[in-house]
Amino acid sequence: MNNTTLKQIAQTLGCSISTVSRALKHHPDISIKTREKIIELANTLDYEPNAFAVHLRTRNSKVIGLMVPTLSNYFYETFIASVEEESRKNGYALMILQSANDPVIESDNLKLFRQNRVMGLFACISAHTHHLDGFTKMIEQKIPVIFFDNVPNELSLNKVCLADEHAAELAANAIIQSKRKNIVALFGDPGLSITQKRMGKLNAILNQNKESIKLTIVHAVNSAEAERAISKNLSTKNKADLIFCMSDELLIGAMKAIQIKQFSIPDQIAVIAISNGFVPKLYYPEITYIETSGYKLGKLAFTHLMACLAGSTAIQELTVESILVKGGSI
Amino acid sequence: MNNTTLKQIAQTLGCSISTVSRALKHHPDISIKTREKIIELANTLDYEPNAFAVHLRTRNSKVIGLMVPTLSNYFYETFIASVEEESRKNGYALMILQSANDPVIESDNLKLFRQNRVMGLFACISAHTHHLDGFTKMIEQKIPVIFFDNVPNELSLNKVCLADEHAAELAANAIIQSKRKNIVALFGDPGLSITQKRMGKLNAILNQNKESIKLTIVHAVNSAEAERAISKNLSTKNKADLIFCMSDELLIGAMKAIQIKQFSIPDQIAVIAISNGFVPKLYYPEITYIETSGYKLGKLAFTHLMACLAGSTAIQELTVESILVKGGSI
DNA sequence: TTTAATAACGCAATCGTTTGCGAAAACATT
DNA sequence: AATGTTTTCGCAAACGATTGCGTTATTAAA
Repeated sequence: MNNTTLKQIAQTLGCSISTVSRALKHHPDISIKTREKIIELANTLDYEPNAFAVHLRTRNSKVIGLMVPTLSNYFYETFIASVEEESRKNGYALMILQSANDPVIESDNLKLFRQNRVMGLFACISAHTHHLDGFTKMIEQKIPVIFFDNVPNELSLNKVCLADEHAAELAANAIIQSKRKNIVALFGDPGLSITQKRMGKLNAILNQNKESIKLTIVHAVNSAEAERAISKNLSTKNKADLIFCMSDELLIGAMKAIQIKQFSIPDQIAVIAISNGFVPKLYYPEITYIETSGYKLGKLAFTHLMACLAGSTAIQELTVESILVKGGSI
Repeated sequence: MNNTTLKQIAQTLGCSISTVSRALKHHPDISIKTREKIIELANTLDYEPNAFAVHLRTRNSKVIGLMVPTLSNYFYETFIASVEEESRKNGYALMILQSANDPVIESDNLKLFRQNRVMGLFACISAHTHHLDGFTKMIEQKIPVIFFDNVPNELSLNKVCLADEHAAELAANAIIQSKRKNIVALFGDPGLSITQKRMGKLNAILNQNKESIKLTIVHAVNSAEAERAISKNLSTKNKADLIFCMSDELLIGAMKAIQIKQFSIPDQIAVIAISNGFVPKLYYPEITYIETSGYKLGKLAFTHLMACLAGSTAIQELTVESILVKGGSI
């Protein structure tokens, strides 16, 4: 690798390492003359500080960890893209690991994060994570952990979430406005916090509605299951006239079933989803959806982490508001 | 942070740091008795080696860099997911940066990679990268760079690519078999190596075809442009009867136009694309596509990098084969 | 009993920086 | 001229691990 070091610069210039170090960061103790000499040589030699040495000495790794169940997911990608952008701007490096929804891999990953002395961590826990030992251990070691999207139920943790209840509320209102009465609502894994929150709110609002709405709740953990469920429903005589999907993945499955049955949207069946915005725009008419921006969530999460690193100890649960994006599907 | 160190273990046990260090890695010089004592204490103290200290001393960072134009892209996602998987299995950490297709950010990123002493780099260059100085500097410093997907034209670089020509050939053959005669082919930025390769081959095969195929080539750099182009074409009286898209992004635009015009697939118009496989399966009928697996490409790239790190100096340009995945769109 | 061999461990240098503190040199003040 | 200030720099100790080599015990061989 043959990287130039402070020592080399010092030797060729006949001064001390500390002088070189200080000169390169414009320390007032160093005279302008020597400073310029040093900087010039450093430039021609392509000097790059060895991050490991710096971090070892300063105990400031400038590395942030990020863990998601999987990287192949449009929502996480936008979240990560957003966080990466901010990290780079602020001089942090991102270390990204995926848990594959496996608690074992998850805790292995936490060990890797600790070994690499990350200064903070963004974590979206897997659907099957029940004990948070690894996470709490980090928090005890003063490494702030910002949970995002699917977060633990435990109190007194830093969380940034989509405004799940609010999103469900927007969806519910749109459903009520549509006057449709036979609703099928697709939800994901019942163990997920986002499932619980979204389902609870939607259920509450639609059930308290004076007019008689028939709400059927179906759980599906992937597109295929969603497709099967909707396909089955659409074959019955008492079929739904509106389908709600709590996520893009379920929307994909539902749309597949609808397309195969050749039902026209929104005449024969209306569709509304909670989504990141990519999938709904693929169809025509575009699907009406409640936007849940991974991008905004990423910005929020980063700001929150920076605050923690700056010393803020207030535990907070923050949310980004949702908005209704009208398509033509309802 | 309060992390336990070798020194702390050594002091509480009354032995030397080197003994602790050796015991923890089962060095034969250390007796079994002391070794076990040390390992036990290390476990109860949650000892984790400080990666920075280790890397500084061993000059082996165990960090791999990865740069893509953007993270919000299904193809890159699968590539990254694949590389991350292998990295983790092999004890490497991944440092991921996006260039936003901006050569300036690109070279800033390279500096970050150098500062963090990455041992190797996966890079998909931006569409506007013309001088490779930063990259060649790394290569000179014995840091292997594996270019992937959109790669420089320069020879003697390590590259892993989709079998672009082969993919185009498969598409061309499928087009010929379809008997359609009025083809519109959508291609991306003419500056991209993948555009050139795919276009060249498709053009060559279709033009040498004895039967008279009318091939219209259109460049579009995003979905919106693709939609506009196809929409315009479908409004003419001499409209296309088959549309080829070289990427998912263009496919999305084309499909939007087709859906809006309410043309039925494949009766009124056939569609075929080169794709990673996610988007084509959203529609019904599913779009026939030539699969370009980011996942496989990632595996190949990783293997290639490992070979380079192991000392292989052979410059290679590797490709992953494509396959035709039949949908109902042609 | 002496010598040689081996097992088990510690010393100390090293990786490349950062930084508190002291020292010499230059300058300013009486 | 003597003293006090500043400016400008170097020394040396960290940060936490690795490792060649030397040093003791311990055991085996002669």
